[in-house]
Amino acid sequence: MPYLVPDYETRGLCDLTAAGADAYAEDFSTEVLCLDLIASTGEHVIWYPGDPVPELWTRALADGWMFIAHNARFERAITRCIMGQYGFPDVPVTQWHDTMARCANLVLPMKLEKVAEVLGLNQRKDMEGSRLVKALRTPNRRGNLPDLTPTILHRVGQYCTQDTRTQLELHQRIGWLDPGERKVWLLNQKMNDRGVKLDMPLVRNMQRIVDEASAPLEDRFRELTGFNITQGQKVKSWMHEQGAHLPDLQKETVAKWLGKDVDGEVGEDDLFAGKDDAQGLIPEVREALEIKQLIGSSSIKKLARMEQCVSPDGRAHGLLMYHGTGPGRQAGRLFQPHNFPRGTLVFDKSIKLAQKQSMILEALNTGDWEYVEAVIGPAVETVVSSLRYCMVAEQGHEYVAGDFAGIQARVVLSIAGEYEKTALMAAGADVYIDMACDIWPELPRPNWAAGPEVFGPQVEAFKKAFAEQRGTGKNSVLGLGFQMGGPKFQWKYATDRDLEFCLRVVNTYRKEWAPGVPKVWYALQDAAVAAVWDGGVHEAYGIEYVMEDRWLSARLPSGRKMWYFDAKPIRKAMPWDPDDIRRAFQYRATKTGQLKTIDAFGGQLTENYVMGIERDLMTHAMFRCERENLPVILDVHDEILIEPKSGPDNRTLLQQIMEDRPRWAVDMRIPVGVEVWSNDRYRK
DNA sequence: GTACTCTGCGCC
DNA sequence: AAACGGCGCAGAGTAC
Repeated sequence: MPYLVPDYETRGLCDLTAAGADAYAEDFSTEVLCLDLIASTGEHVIWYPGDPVPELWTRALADGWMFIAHNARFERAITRCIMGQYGFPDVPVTQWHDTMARCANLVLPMKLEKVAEVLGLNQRKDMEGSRLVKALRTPNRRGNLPDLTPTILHRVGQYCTQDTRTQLELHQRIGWLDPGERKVWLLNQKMNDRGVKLDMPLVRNMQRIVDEASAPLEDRFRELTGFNITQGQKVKSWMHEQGAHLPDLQKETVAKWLGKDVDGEVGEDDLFAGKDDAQGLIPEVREALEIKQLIGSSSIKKLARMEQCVSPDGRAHGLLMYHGTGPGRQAGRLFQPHNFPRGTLVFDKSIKLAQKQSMILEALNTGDWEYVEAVIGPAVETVVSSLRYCMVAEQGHEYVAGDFAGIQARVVLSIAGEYEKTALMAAGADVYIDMACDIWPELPRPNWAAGPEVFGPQVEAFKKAFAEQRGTGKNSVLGLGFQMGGPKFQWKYATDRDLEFCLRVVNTYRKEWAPGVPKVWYALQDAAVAAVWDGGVHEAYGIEYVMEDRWLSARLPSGRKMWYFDAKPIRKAMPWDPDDIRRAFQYRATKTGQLKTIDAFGGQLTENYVMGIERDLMTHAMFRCERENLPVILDVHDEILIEPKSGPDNRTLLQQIMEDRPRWAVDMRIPVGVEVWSNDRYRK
């Protein structure tokens, strides 16, 4: 079957990157400059506004050709919102294919010019034309866009044609998504099409509260330090001059120097090493730090972003990127629904969750920051803690969410065959306490074998008496599964402990608590290195590595593949002995927009494997939700959010769906536990 | 101005 | 015997 590559050039007053393709295409000012069509048959048409609908478009549509674009969401949005007025029939999502999605799937750079360069394509993006189109989008001093003369339009058309040629060659080089991944991409499009309803009056009231409450504090901060609160480096230097030698201005550091813990509670004893430092703070530094703590959160920027990207239908679309990470998780875009702060507001325990929510919302909806401070708490903190409430279910619908409890630890332990530990987790035992008891044998280990009636109270007592030790156990279980060593553990979780202690914790995890896990690291590393070196198929612990073209592929138990681009054999000295040279491999992946060479190692391969499995469990459950008529609108790595019609059975149904494992997960003996809640708004 | 890098922040 | 988790966005700083 032939296919068609369409590409639009457009311009408008709306900021495309800020608003996203959907809101941009819906904006009144957005106009199409031209449309270039290249077909796999060799046919080529360039269309300008006013021309009749090209016969190629209608024929391709009618004959069921695929429409292929790089970031098809943009072409889909423009076609739907603007081209109708020129008589173009819309193209159903099932007839679109996205080369950018295939790039994401293969972990290639996603910018067209980058990927063309990396793959050594003959066709390249026309960078001069790109700059011209950018200039055409920039208003002059009077706020008008440049005139479109026939000469300029012709040049735009040339640029556009070069883009379609490049996209065509790119597609010919990288091919289609596998059928399974195509289904995932279609689900991604469906979720982005649905979008998320935003409570815009609330967003605006929150914005007003933030603006009015922060302005005096920002002024005061400038008065104290001479700098804006956002000028981290300069503020840090100023503090050093004042004798306060903070290593950085991170939230936790600031809290420690103020002698408080991160939740704002004053520390009771010497748990916090920074407490002594706090004694020496001069009042100006102390006040500046307190202001930083009050209004330093950047999450409130989500409010402005919501305002920019909300569509006329009251919903934000295009929040999720298909396969945004190596192992295939979706990535959050625009206002980033994946990192909403969890609330920090502490209420009296007698106040129920729903009551707390309505009290907060009522206060925020006054838009009056002083009122919020009078009845709830610090205004900006209240807003930050309530950002999730901006996402709200449609009238007559509700939000139901389910998350896989402790899934990462369960998966890594299942892979390693540590079934005693997974059985503990499945039985509801607190494995963080279990780990703590391995680190400190003198602690009272709850009697797991005796059942929840017995160990339940023991767990509660333990949490009260040994909260810090349980915290260390938790960090160990969650952090040490992927080869983190003593120094890193100390730096990340235990700066107030000595290295010897941290090495002991690491050793306890590797030798006593989960001795099967290190074996997985070494086996995966050996298998992957062998695959890169000899080109054969090498399997370990249910994952199968083999070179395909320039990629090392890793076949997961679900049958899906993860890809490592440009995998190359290298020889490497071991960190403990420069003379011990061994076979290893490296690959390339994009980090913050740059292609970086990465040395593979067992812990990381294991982590990728675990995340890959989690992702497959998630998509399995999301497909089931769709089949059961539970519309999925968001997923956050181990959490699924649906927006069904309100009803008494939604929670049970979602829980059943998520707990119903695919065959391969049953075979791997991965225990799955799901916690669900429902509410009219998003929350944690 | 524009592109890029770095740090910080928040989540999983 | 054995190390580096992932992501996007905002803002500042730097180089051109």
